[in-house]
Formats: sequence, structure tokens, C-alpha cells
Amino acid sequence: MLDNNTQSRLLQKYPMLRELPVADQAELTAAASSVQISAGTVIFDEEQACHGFPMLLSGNIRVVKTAPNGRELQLYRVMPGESCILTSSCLLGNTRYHARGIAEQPLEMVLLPAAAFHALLEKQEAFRGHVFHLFSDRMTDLMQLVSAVAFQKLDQRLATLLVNKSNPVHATHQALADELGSAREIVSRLLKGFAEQGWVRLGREQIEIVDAAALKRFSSF
Amino acid sequence: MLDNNTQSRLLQKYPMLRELPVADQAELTAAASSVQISAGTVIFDEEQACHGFPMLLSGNIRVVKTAPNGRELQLYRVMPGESCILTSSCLLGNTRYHARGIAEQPLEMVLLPAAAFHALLEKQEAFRGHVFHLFSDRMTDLMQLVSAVAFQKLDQRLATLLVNKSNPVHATHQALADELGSAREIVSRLLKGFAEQGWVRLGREQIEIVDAAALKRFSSF
DNA sequence: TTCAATATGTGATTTTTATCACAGACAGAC
DNA sequence: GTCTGTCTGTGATAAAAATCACATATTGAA
Repeated sequence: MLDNNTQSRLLQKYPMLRELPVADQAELTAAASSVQISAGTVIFDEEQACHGFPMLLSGNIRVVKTAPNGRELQLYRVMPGESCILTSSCLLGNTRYHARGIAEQPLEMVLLPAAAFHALLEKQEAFRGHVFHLFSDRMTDLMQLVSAVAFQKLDQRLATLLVNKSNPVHATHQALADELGSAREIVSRLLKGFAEQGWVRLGREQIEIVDAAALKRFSSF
Repeated sequence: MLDNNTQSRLLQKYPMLRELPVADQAELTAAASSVQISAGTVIFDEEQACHGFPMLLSGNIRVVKTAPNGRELQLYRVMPGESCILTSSCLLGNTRYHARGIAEQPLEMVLLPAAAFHALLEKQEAFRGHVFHLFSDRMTDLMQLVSAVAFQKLDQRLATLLVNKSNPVHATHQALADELGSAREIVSRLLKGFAEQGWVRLGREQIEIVDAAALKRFSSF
């Protein structure tokens, strides 16, 4: 059951919910629950059953694949207003999760139970359209990721990663390595190379992009 | 417009269509068209718009990502009775394809136009369930693929590939390399290694698996 | 049978990425 | 200001994959 404040913030982040008939909005409000999670918490993990559909109000979720040796690869991030393709997939197919979801920052979200999710999906064109559209977007990202991992060298992938972040990039080398599925030392060395080219300036937990154009050129071959 | 024979074969491969009301079945039959495609034909390609939802009667589709240098990586295969997650994604999000689909064998399929696909999806619980369930299955495969490409060594991936094929495996080394996203020579050498272990026996376009258990053991670490 | 096309084997080398092992640098807590 | 934990730099190696360059089958067709 959501309080009024949460409900209005939910509608703000997920405006398509406004298109639902009032009765359905009420149903959703009644069924859903509000959840606060602290940064770093594992929200779901591999092999775990899926209990509901998350809608983020603030913070974000990093969805990652983990290797036995501790290596990590980020599949995508879920931001407020978006939805999680893995959760959708689990709910639709009634399967378990195939990756780990971690709260990157302190997280506020509304959790819609599986039953309510299915009901809305069945009844409401607007909700369905929303979920599917995001589904499709994420699929695009995943295809991109597969391509990158299979065919691109790490330096190109790192360059792409940097130009897609806001300047200056605030992250440790380890964090970047975890996004790319590689090791910290490699990232450090590649960054050093970029710095020598004059493309970036390095600082502690910070990478200032000096020549975004060059980086972009390099990243796309 | 499908003829009676095609229609009955379609119902045989996609039995859930029987659950549609007769009127909807008729609508589907009227809107859909039957297509024959010869082996090796590119059915859809990257950046191409998506015109309809394929339902296979015979043959299968290899869905692959291609690299600029000619390297190839197989994402999945679509078999009769299944559906293509990429096409679903394109139709749902109204985006373009992000991979290439190739007829691996001579192909017979029924093509459902986008409008009819959307209509069925909206109206028919059974159809929706079918599409989404396969969607979910394929997502599982894709997650598995991402993991494998990012974290596993090629020898393990090759072993996995072999044990998942019917014995004896009938394929060229190049074809195996294309499934794995690697190069022919590497596959040849790895196979030689497997042969030296006594796990397989090699012949032209044929790999006989002698010790599936050992291969499996090796593939899962 | 001979030829051409395709498939495979393999050495040599390079590139790329990973691993190991530390040293130094920096920031915040106390 | 000192200490401690986290971050970063870097050399030395090793391992994995890719690339190049051919030699050698094998098959089917002319």
C-alpha cells in the first residue's frame, strides 16, 4: 500500500501510469509496496526467484554478471522511469534471475507484486506498451554489449564507456574494469595511454575528458 | 492468405494458435503469407526494418552478429515452433534489427504482418503468453552467451558447443568458429587437443564425440 | 582422371589480455 | 600530523587468441 506522496512521485517518474483507469491505479496503489534500500545491497541474484516488478523513484540498479573468479561484467543500469528487462523476463517466463542486481546508490522503489504485474499487463494497453518498449530498448543495449565483448578490443570499449559518461568521470579504475568485465591493471594502463595521447587527464577517482572527439573517433575505430 | 495445407501445418507446429477463437484464426490466415526461402539467404539484417513475425514450418534461422572484419558470432537459432526474440523486440519497440538472420537450411515459414502481430498480442492471452514465454527462454540463452563470451575460455566454450550438438557433429571448423565468434585455426587446434585427449575423433566435416562425459566435465570447469 | 574448390594441419609470430607482486600516493579519521 | 585503508602506477611474466603463410588433404565435377 503506497502513501499519497509515494504515489505522486511514482506517477511523476512513470507518467504512463496516469493513463490507467482510476480503478486500476487504486488497485496498483493497494498492491504495491514502497521499499528503501541502502547503497551496495544486492537486490536480486542469480538463481533467485523473482517476486515483483520494480519501479525506481531514486537511485539506480546495476545489473551484472559475475564470474566464479570474482570478475564482473555490467549488463546495464536501471534508472528511475525505466524498467528491468531481466525482471520482466523472469515474470513473463516464470523463471529465475540470470544475473545480479545491486543498488548503486541509496534506492527508493515501488515493488509491484507478480500477480499485479500480470494483471496490469493483461488489461492495460498503456502499461504493456511501456514495458515492451523498454524491453526493446534494453534488448538493443544487450545486442550492443554482446558485439562489443565479442569483437572489440578493450581500449575501444573503455573509450566508449568514458565518452558515454558525464565529464569529468567520477569512478575508480576498478569500477570501470567491473563495467567492462576486465581487470583493474589493464584499465589503469589503457587510461595512461589515453592520457599520453592527451585525450584525458587523470586524477584520483576522476578522469577528465579533454578531447572527447578523439576518444569517440578512436572508439568507433 | 494461407492455403489449407499450410494452415494445418502451422497449427501443428504452433499448437497454441488452436486456442484462438475461430474468427481470429481466420483473420490470421487471411493476413499471413507463406514464404519459401533457400538455404543461405539473409532473411533480415542489421539496421533493417522489421516487417513481420515469422513462424517456422521447416528449416531454421541462424541469428548472428557480424563484425566489420568478417568475424561472426551466433546469438541463437530459431527452430520450428519457436519465435525470434529479436523480431519480437523490433515489433514491440518499432525499432530496427540489431543482428542478421540467415536461413541455415531451406526454409518454409509463415509471415505474420506487424499489424496482425500487434492485434493478436493485444487481444489474445494465449498468443501473448506464447510469445513472452519464448522471449524469456531466449533471454536466458542470451545471458548465458554474454557470460560465456566474457568469462570463459574458448576451449571450454567449444567443448560446450560440441556436447550440445548431436553426435557425430557434422560441421566445418569454420562453422564452429562462426558460432563461437572466433577464428578457424583456433578451433582446429583446440579440436586437435581434444582428439589427443581421446575425447573426439576428427574427420572431414565431422567430429565424433567419443567421451562426452569428459568433454562435459571439461566444459563446466 | 584431372582440376578446382573446399577443408584441414601447422609453424612462426604478434597482439592482447591476464596475473602477480609490489611501491608509492592520497584522503579522511583520529 | 600520523596512520590506515583505498587507489593508482608499473615491471615482469604468462597465457590466450589472433594473424600470417603455407602445405596438405579430400571431394565432386568437368
